[in-house]
Amino acid sequence: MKTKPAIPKGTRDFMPVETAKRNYIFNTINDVFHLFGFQEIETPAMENLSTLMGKYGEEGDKLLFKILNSGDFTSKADKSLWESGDTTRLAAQLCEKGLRYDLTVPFARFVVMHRNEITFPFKRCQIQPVWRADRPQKGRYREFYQCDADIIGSDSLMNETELILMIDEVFARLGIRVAIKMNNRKILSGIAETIGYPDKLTDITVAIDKFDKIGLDNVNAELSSKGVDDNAIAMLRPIITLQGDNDGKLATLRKTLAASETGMKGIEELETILGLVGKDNLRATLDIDLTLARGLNYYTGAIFEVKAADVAIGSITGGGRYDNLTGVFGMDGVSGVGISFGADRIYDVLNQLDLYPEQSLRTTRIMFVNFGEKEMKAAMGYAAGLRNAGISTELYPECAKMKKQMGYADAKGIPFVAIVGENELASGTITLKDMASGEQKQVTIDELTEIIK
RNA sequence: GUGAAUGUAGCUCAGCUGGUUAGAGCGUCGGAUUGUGGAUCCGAAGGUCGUGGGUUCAAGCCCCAUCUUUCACCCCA
Repeated sequence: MKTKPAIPKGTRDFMPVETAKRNYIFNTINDVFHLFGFQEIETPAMENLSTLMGKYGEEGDKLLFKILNSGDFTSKADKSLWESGDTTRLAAQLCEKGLRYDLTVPFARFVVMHRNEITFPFKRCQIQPVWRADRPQKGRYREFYQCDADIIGSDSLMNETELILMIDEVFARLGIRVAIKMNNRKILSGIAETIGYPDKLTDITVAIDKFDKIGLDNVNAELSSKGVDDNAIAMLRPIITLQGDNDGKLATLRKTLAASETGMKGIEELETILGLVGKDNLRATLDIDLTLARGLNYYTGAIFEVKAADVAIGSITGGGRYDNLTGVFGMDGVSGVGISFGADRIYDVLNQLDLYPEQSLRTTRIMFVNFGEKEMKAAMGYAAGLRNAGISTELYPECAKMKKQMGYADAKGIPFVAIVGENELASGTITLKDMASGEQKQVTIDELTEIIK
């Protein structure tokens, strides 16, 4: 039976050119990670559901891909659950594994499991795919890559600072103009405290996070529907609409949140980080944005988000400090801070701006035309030498018409073609054709190597 | 998860109020006196009109279901 070829919703194939472009992004990010002293690790695509569940909030649990147990999985399940339609509990009995939703939670699990083999502070980076059962949209896929860097086991705000410098370096190398936004969960807590709703922190942050998108009136409406009274909403207003430079914002906040110890701590942290980063050390802009909340509820301190200045596509990088993520795995008192580059969105941005350097897309440098067995032998000898010199070389595998062989080189974007036929064999030379200009000349193998390398 | 739009050759799309063998451009493959690509000309292949039902003498076009993609919400990279 023939099946129509298809891939699951929200997943993609990548052609050679696309893969080359993506690798350019991964390599750039990875290079910068290493430059700042991060070491790469890998973790499995699947984790135990017990590791994943409950770490991303209720929404997150729904978006987890679950893996059906193998073997006779029905015998262990409680049949009455089928009838009751309690899918959550039924799923728990049918599945014990799930695909990872991000790289941070598996990393926390990794740290706890390997705590005796790790020297702290531990700086790790990780570039791997993650999966979310979200409904796909533009810039939103069910399988996508995250490029994470985290520092765990250090409270120092130097770490936040280094991450900001690293974000700046990555986007400078990629040539993308970005705006880095920073906030602090402690400030958000302080705000909730100050207006008298410390228990409604999540509702408040979710609402003010939308300020950019839906405007003040709608934010207020949402707050109101969540049970926040008008007086509190009025108090919130000057905070979320706060304008001006970072110093000004901090000064205002200091006055507003004076009564909240947590809030003051958050302000202090932001101030320290800004001071360490310095005024003119970034190519990106770095602004305090009090409406930045970020959904992931494990963040406890500084939070960051990066937006491209020239393309509208949601955030392309995000991160923050999480004080006790390893606590749920039985290891308390370890603080971490990390960022995650969204490679797939960066890819979309780079495509729109067409910012790939020519050499990142380079493939085969030179191709030898095939004229038959005798000529190929000679070409193989030349090719071996070129490859030794690190030049990517290929031989056309069949003695096809020259037109076809040239067409192949052209389609593949190979810049040089070497012709070794009867005449060249006799004289011990090679005819080298520059595909861009169309010029060709007789050269020796040494001259050829010199020209194309 | 909620609401909406979309689906015709590999790609981008035509296809009138339902009416004979469903078209174009690009791409692919082959050719234009056998050692030369990207231009031009000639020719060919390629579609169970997303899938499954239904209405009709007749369906690419109408109805229902389902899947895909896209958009908004939710949430997020």
